[in-house]
Amino acid sequence: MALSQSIEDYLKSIYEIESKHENVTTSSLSEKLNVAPASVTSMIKKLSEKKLVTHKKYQGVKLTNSGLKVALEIIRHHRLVELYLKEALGVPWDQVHEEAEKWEHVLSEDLEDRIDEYLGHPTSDPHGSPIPDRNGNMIERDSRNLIEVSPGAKVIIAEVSDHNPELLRYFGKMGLYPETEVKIISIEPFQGPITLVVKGEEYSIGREAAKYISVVEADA
Amino acid sequence: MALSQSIEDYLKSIYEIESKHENVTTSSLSEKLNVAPASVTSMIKKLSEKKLVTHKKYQGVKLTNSGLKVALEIIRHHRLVELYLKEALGVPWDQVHEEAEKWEHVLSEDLEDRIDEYLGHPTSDPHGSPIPDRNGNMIERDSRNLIEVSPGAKVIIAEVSDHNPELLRYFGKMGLYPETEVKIISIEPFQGPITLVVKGEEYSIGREAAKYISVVEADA
DNA sequence: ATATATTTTTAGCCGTGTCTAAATATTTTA
DNA sequence: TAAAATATTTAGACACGGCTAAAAATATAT
Ligand SMILES: [Mn+2]
Ligand SMILES: [Mn+2]
Ligand SMILES: [Mn+2]
Ligand SMILES: [Mn+2]
Repeated sequence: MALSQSIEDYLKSIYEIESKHENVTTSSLSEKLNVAPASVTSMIKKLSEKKLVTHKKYQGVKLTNSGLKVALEIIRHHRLVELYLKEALGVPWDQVHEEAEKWEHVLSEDLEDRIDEYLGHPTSDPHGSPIPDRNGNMIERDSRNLIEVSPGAKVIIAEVSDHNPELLRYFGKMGLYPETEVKIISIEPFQGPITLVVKGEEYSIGREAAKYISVVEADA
Repeated sequence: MALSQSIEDYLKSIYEIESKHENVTTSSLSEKLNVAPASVTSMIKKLSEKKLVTHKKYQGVKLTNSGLKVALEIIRHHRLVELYLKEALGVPWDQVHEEAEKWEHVLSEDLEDRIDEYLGHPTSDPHGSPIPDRNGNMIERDSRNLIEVSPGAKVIIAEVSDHNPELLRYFGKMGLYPETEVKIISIEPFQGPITLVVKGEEYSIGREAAKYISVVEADA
């Protein structure tokens, strides 16, 4: 009763949309997965029959417990693989996501355990995303978007979006990695740039880029 | 123009049958791939259209240069991954094949290079099979089957079949690994057992098992 | 050489996951 | 609150890679 790669990808996407506290609509999935809305509808029907999601027509879907379990399993694979590729084989952080997209579906439980062991049971991936443990538990942090921080504050980068390699290389050049402390100097109005200091260097970055960084309070 | 996993598997199987100097028939592929003969015929048609094999009706298939290139590419992936899993993650040699069957299809060229580098450009996998280099070249050894060796001779294990985990564990218990020297004591007639000495220990193994071991001459 | 057995191909079907176009439901706007 | 815009579902098609059953070609045996 193994699930197809397609089903796994849908469940993962549903989880990711849910965790942004957004309603999981046909169109949001259509956009995220790059498939036509009609295709999403037919897949939703299948997921619903398999009791992986609940669905009220025209109302969007929600993961069931069983669907959530699968989603977290795949996300665990994805994030473990990302970190493993970086640590063990030196794959740059802007490339690990693409590799993990493929590997996450073919990782055996045994290999998952070996990788987890090798990495010392890590709790976050190269982009700062939490890695669920085998039971699906992960560390929740109280993070907010970089653009919501008050000028003058010191914060620590919690997580950056892993989907755009070019953006990641841009962040990398400035040292904007998870766990790095940054001081916000100013946030210009009218969608203006954010000026910040990273490791003694000052940078100005646009709102578009900053949106993809989330932060937590700096250690006391 | 990426090829499907199915196509890759067919090409790999065709290569493997060809390299046993056997005609690649519909039924041999059917058996190897565990699909109905009719399915093989329809896939052969597709491979033929894509110029990956040549086919004369009722006569079997042969890889074209382009088909051979793909087959060797996948076999390189498979064998590199097998060795990598053993070396880097300690996966036992009876389990690496199954993992590699899945990973071989999702390995990027970049990762292939990194793994190759990590392993120091290896030339054979954990079962003794040669690993093609990036150009498809590999070291050919003049090996023969263990059951063809004359009693009294010392030989070195070249290669063991990687398809049966149980068999591999059985071999492993006796230390029958590639590059190991064995001395053949006797080969009983009427499909009788082969008695041999491995690292000072004497064992008797059946013909069925011995068939899956190939050997080369011991170093002078 | 002919009958029989085996192998291969053809024909037709099915499940999966996608698509486009059209119908229908919901949401927004006026 | 009715019309317009948008979102979702339905209908019907298609490529892929399987399947079974039947037909045709090849190989084997008498
Ligand atoms: Mn797992
Ligand atoms: Mn990631
Ligand atoms: Mn193998
Ligand atoms: Mn390759």
